[in-house]
This record gives sequence, C-alpha cells and structure tokens, in this order.
Amino acid sequence: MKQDLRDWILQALTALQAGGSLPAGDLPDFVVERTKSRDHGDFATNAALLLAKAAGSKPRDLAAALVAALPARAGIARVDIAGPGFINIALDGAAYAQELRTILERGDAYGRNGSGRGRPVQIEFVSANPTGPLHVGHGRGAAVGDSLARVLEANGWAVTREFYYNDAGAQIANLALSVQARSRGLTPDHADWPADGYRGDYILDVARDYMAGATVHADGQDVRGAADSDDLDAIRRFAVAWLRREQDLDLRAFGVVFDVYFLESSLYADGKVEATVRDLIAAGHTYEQDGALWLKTTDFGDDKDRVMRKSEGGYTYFVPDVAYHVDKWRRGFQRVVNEQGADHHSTITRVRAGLQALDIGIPKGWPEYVLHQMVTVMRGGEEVKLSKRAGSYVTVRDLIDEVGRDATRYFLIARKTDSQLVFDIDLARAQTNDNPVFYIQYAHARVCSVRRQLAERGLSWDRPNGLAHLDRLAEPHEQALLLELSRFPEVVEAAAVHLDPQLVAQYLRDLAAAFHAWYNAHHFIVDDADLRDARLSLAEGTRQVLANGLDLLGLSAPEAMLRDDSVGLAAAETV
RNA sequence: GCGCCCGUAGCUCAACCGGAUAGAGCAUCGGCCUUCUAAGCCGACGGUUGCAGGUUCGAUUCCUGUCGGGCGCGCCA
Repeated sequence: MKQDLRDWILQALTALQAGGSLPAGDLPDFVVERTKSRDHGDFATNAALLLAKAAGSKPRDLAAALVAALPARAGIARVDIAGPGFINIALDGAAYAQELRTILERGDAYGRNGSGRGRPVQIEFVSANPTGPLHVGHGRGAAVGDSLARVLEANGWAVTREFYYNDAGAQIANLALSVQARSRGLTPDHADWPADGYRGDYILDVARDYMAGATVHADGQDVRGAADSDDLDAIRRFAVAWLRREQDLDLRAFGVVFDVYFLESSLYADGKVEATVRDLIAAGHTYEQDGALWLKTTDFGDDKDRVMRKSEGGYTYFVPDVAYHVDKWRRGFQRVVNEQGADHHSTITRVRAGLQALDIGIPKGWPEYVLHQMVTVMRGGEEVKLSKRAGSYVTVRDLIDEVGRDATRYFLIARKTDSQLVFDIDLARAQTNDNPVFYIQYAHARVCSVRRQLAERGLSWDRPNGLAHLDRLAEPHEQALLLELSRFPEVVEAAAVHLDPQLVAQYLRDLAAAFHAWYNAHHFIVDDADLRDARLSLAEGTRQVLANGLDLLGLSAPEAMLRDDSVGLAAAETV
C-alpha cells in the first residue's frame, strides 16, 4: 500500500516539475508513512515540507499544488493538507477490503516481496568454537541470525547460512589437554590440571566417550575415540567432533540449521592464509618491525597498526579472518552479513582494513555487521550465572529445557540487538498474558478454535460469500484490525532494511492485541450468514498473517494452546 | 586515557534511518464470563525522553560537552 502511494505522489511531483513549478532534477527523499493518529488519515507525506525551499513557495501552497496534480485514483477517501504542510491521505473501506483479499489469495506468500531479486547473501552467525556447549550469547546470535535469514528470504534474497569455527588454535589445544587430563582421572582442582583448562563437567563426558572408543558423527564425518590418553592429536579430533555434534544437536533443537560449516583449518590447508599474506605484502601495506610483520591498518581507519605475523612465526587471528572473508568474496557473495557478539566489535575495523588493503574491488562497508549486546539471565529476581554442565555460564540447552524453544527464541529476539538483554526465565515460563509469546500464539490458536466450533455446529466458512461481503466489516475493531494486517508487508521490508527482526516481534504483539480486542467485542459465528462469512474471512486473514510473522521468527503457530503443567503456572508458582 | 553500544512511565521496552498530541506490556486501582478458550477484554493512574548547549519550520532521533551502565582496547581467539 505504502509503496503504491509513494509512486502516486511521485507522479504528481514529476508533473509539477514538467509544469515548471518545481525545479527539475533529483527529488529529495520524501517519505510516505503511517500516521500516528487516525485523525490524520491513514498515510502522510512530508514531500511539500522538504521541497518548499527549492520551489520557492510556502509549504502549504506547494502542498496544495501537489494535491491538485495528483492523478485520479481508486481507494482514496480524501486528501488533506494539515499542520505546517503535511499531506494526509485517508483510504476508503474498499482499499482495506482489497488488502484482505490479497492476504487470502497469497496465503503463506503474503508479506513477501522481490526486492532482493534472487541475489545471494551470506549470513554468518553463531560461529562458536567447539570448546564447550553453546551459551546464551550464542543463543541470541542463533535466534537473531536465523530470523534475519528468514526475513531476507522473505525479501527475495537467496540466503546462505554459514557457521565458521576454529578447529586448530590455542583454545583447541587447551580443549585437548583438558580432555586428556580427565581421561587420566584428574579433576580441575588437581595440581597438574592444565593452567587454562576447561573445567566444565562436559569435559568428563568427552573423556569417557573417547576412552570407551565411541564414535561421534559431526559435520559429515565419523570420528572414533582411541582409548589412548597419550595421543593428543586423536583426543583433539575426537573432542572437536564431540562438541560440534553437541552444538549441532542444540541448534537443531532450537530450529536452526546451517548450509555451510567452514573450518578455519581449511584456510591453512588450502594455502589461503599464505596467499593472503603474500597479497597484502604485494599490495604494499605491510612492514617489518621488532621481528614481526605488521599491516598498516591505520591507512584504513584503525587507531593503530596490527601485527600479522608474530616474531615467533605464527599468524595472529585476524589474518585467517581476512583470508576467510576474501574467500567469501570470491565465492560471489557481494553481500555478507556477520552476526556476532558486540565483544568482537574491534575486529570489524581490522577485517575491513585488511580487505581494503588488498585492493581487489571490495567495497568499503563490506561485510555488514549486526552486533548483539550481552545477555543476562534472571530467575527469582537474581542473576543466574552458573550451569553445572558448562561450569561458568548458562547454556542454550538450559533455556530450551526450562522454557521451551519458542519462548527462548522470542525472548532472545524481541529486543534491539544493540541493547543489553535481560532474559527473565520466570516470565518466559509464564502461560499468561504477561508473556508475549503466549499472547501471540494464543491469538492464532483462537482462530483455529473458531474453525473447530464452526464445524461442530455443522457450519462452514463460505469464502466467496465472505469476500463478497467484506463491506460488512464496519465495526471500529474490524477497521483497526484490517489496518494492522495491511502493515505487515511494510514490517517485513523494514526488518530487512534495518536488519532488525525485532520489528516483526513488535508487530506481532500489536496484531495479536488488535485481534484479541475484536474477538472479545464481537462474535464471529452469528446467524447472519453474510456477516459471519465476512468475519470468518477477517479471522482467517489474521491467522494467516500471524502464521507468516511467527515463521519469520522461527516460532510455531499452534492450532490449540494446551496447558502444560510441567512448564505452566503451577510450576511457576512453586519457584 | 581511547573506541563502540545503551540511558525514554515505578519495572521491561517501542517510536517506521528529523515529523504532528512520545506509545505498549507489567505493576497499582476500577470494571467485564448462562454465548466461538477470561491464557482474554475495557478503563484509570503514570513522562522536563540522564543533564547542558547547538543545528532548523520541527529533535527521543543529528552535532558538541557532561554524568551513569555495559563491552572492547595483546606479537590471545
């Protein structure tokens, strides 16, 4: 709707330019937006305010000229000039009825658009190193990244979900040493326990399986335990596979699946790290100092230069990072979005600097980043910091087990990524209207329940008849709900433009509220068949949009809300 | 000390990349169940948008300064 109106206004502006009352050339970036108050119509544009200066006339005068130049158009109830020079547009009821027809026609596809034109975009997210179970921060990354992927797909992009991990560095060596120590019966409090060893209980599980000669399957490979606590290399391979498998099981339980798993070690094995270093030297942005090789990242906005090759000969972490991104670029991803924890924000400048230094045609702002801030977990008013299994942090699995997949995903996504997030376990468990995820899903379930009631009464929804009588949807609640439904395509678009799936979560709450209000005020299953079919059409349209929105967040759209006492009020009250 | 993020109702958060009277939920108080799920709905109360300046028709939004919270500042990843 919004885009159509913008084009409409553009026609009038072009006409004014042709008539000479507006200077030729580029038009400023005026907006068409939803009004905050219905008193101002449905949409408003600031075009006259922005153009008044260039036109040399008062905003309100220009607005009048613009309105006069608007071509005739169906669905418009009135166009007014208001305030300093806003142009307010009110739609007639038929315009909203038409939108409801579109919803029912397009079904699952409603809200999707083709602006991505099938272009490839890669989203890298989670990218946890296989040294322990996924923690809440990874969970936020998983929920946001996957939802971002869904949103971009809905905007016509061809998305590749990618997970990158380090399977060979110092942290992995530590992991192997920790498992080795456990396999020899040492505990973390022992004097000989590795200095930076991992102390969580899961290390013992890995050691047991390794010593028992178990086989684990991860990332397309089988790896067997060797029952030999001296073979550190075998321990390392086994431990990495073991933890990768565990992380993957957690992600699957969370509803997140990746297309590509990329191993840091492959960058070394394929010579891509060496090649990147060679290219950076050849590009002339490096120098030797104190026995180390430096990259002049200060040439590209960094506050100090960075070491690439340490004096002892090894590369610092950001060299494979640059090599990895070169690889992404060469794979044809002209668009890449990296979803990471904000504690890694300093790498952004460095990676981009490295890519610029190579001078191979990569744009300055490539890749894009979405950073999420920290998550703290609260239960009973106190911060939860420990998990027995992981040792020092709360795991994704802990949350899924305690509050369920849907609530975990919703809570991790319902905030702007650049705000810190407080995950309230008690609230996420609650099956009341305090809990937005239940509130939204309940709205969906209610429509399904109406369908069941309809069948029980031996009635059915005559869809063509309903669509023929949409003018019967004249109640204020119905008008409000229709308006809310018509916003969905704009929300899907905005979520992609701003790389912000939280907008979808916010919208779903508003939509659910509009539905619940209507549901409460009016009965759908009435004797008047025309009115009944019209209302059932609106209910079904609402269900469809709720389902489409829930899908963008990776949440289920339940047909019924079953009381689950294991996660329900009873349990919450005993906490 | 430097860089990034945040600061909005008692609490948790919105505000569509400068728009009109800053919105929800929770909490508090008051209403609504012989009718499709009350896991719901309706109403009231609640604000100097941390503070001080600046930019302009117009600022929660942009700029400067300042205070408070978080994260990062390694030849670690």
